Amino acid sequence: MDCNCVSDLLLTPPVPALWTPGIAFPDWAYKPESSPGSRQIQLWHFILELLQKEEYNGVIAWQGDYGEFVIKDPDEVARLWGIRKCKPHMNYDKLSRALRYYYNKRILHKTKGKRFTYKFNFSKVVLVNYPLLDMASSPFLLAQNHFNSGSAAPDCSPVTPEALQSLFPRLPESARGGSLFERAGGLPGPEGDKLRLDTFPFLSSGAPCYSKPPSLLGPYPRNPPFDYPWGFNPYLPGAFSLNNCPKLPSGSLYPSHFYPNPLQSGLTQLPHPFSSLLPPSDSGERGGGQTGGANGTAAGAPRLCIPPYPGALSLSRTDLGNGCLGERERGEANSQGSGLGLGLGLGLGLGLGLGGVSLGSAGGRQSPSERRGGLKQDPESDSELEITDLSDCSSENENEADFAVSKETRLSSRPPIPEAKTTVALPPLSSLPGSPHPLKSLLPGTPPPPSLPPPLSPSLSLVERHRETETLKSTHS
DNA sequence: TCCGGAAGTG
DNA sequence: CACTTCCGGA
Repeated sequence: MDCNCVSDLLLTPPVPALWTPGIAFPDWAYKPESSPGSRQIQLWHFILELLQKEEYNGVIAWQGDYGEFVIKDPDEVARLWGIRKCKPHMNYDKLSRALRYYYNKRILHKTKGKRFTYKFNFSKVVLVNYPLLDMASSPFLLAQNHFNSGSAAPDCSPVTPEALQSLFPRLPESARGGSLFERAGGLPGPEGDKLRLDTFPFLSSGAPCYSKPPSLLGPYPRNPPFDYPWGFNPYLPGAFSLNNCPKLPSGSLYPSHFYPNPLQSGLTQLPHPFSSLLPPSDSGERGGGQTGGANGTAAGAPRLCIPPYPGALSLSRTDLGNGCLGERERGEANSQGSGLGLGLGLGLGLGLGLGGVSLGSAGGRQSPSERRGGLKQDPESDSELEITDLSDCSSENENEADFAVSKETRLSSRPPIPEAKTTVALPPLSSLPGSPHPLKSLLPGTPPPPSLPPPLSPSLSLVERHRETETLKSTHS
């Protein structure tokens, strides 16, 4: 109690965190803990959160190479982390130790020579979180990676039509019932199916038909604390499968029962609640539906934006403190209705499989000035990121009221929350033609498929297309 | 600064 | 398991 660890009791919304303004990731992205209410955010996740919040740009920000970020204010980051974890005595030394702990996990690595500079290994995120992608079939994912020495990716099966369909449970009828695919020779397997890309604008980059659901965050089997508005419940059998792809027993839900991804669904097809999270079209705020319809809880009309390139996340204005934030912190973060942080998954996933898809304002509006950054050819381009858990909301308590004080003082120095209507903070990339594209390391050594468009420009068009789809969808419904 | 071992925690 | 804490070493 000493520590303002509010924990789920206070923070858990009546609906899945997925579309809760203050929470960045979908509820299913949170690893279950022994105690029901205990969810611990992971440091990398937290870092990502900070990274996407403009208001923390002065503290930590993307900089340099893709996935590279600089902790501009180590103490502050540590402090924030400490707040989140209810560890008042957290400091950069400890934080950095935790960061180092990620080295082995290949989630992060240090950018040598650059002070306080680390780099995310996004591709691993993708790999791990896209268990259903047939790595062996995807030219995009066969690339060597410095971590696994080019070993083939996880033995995941390709996305099957069934999978995709279940992945998009809310697709218009016209897009379902097999229309998503054009069955070739009646072959049931992936080999016999051709995904109708036109149905998935974000998938039609010309890339191979194999793709993974754009979810970065894998679902965790866990009893659903809520009902999913759109009828999809990731916790239900057949809903999802995380990380178990490789070992799915025969007869398991996979692949015939692919696991729909609420994230994807919401962003691409579902009218809500995600649609309400999508950034307003350039033409303006999407009228009215700010609550995302019936289940809309995203009252603040949070925006979800998919970054211009894989790995880019966009939690837009999410609340960084889900567990232990002090009132101040919380209010600050929530005051204007924050966005959901689902962009990461989408960005990564789409980008990975499609050469980059971006949605939302992030896709087209990032000012060039934000996209600069020291270009540097990282010799050890990343590869896998073993993200196995996305949790949040520390339930720890630990007492200590220390930081309440320091926070108070420091907060004042923090940049005021800007209009920040959006997005952000992604590693500079869209504007870095010379910068190694994140996908690069994932792509085969040989030139990408001719159909694969340049890494960046397509993103925009896809964004647009996505928007159109979105718009149509909303109109439709 | 940064690193990584080691022990401890929940 | 994912850190946290402490620490000696470079």
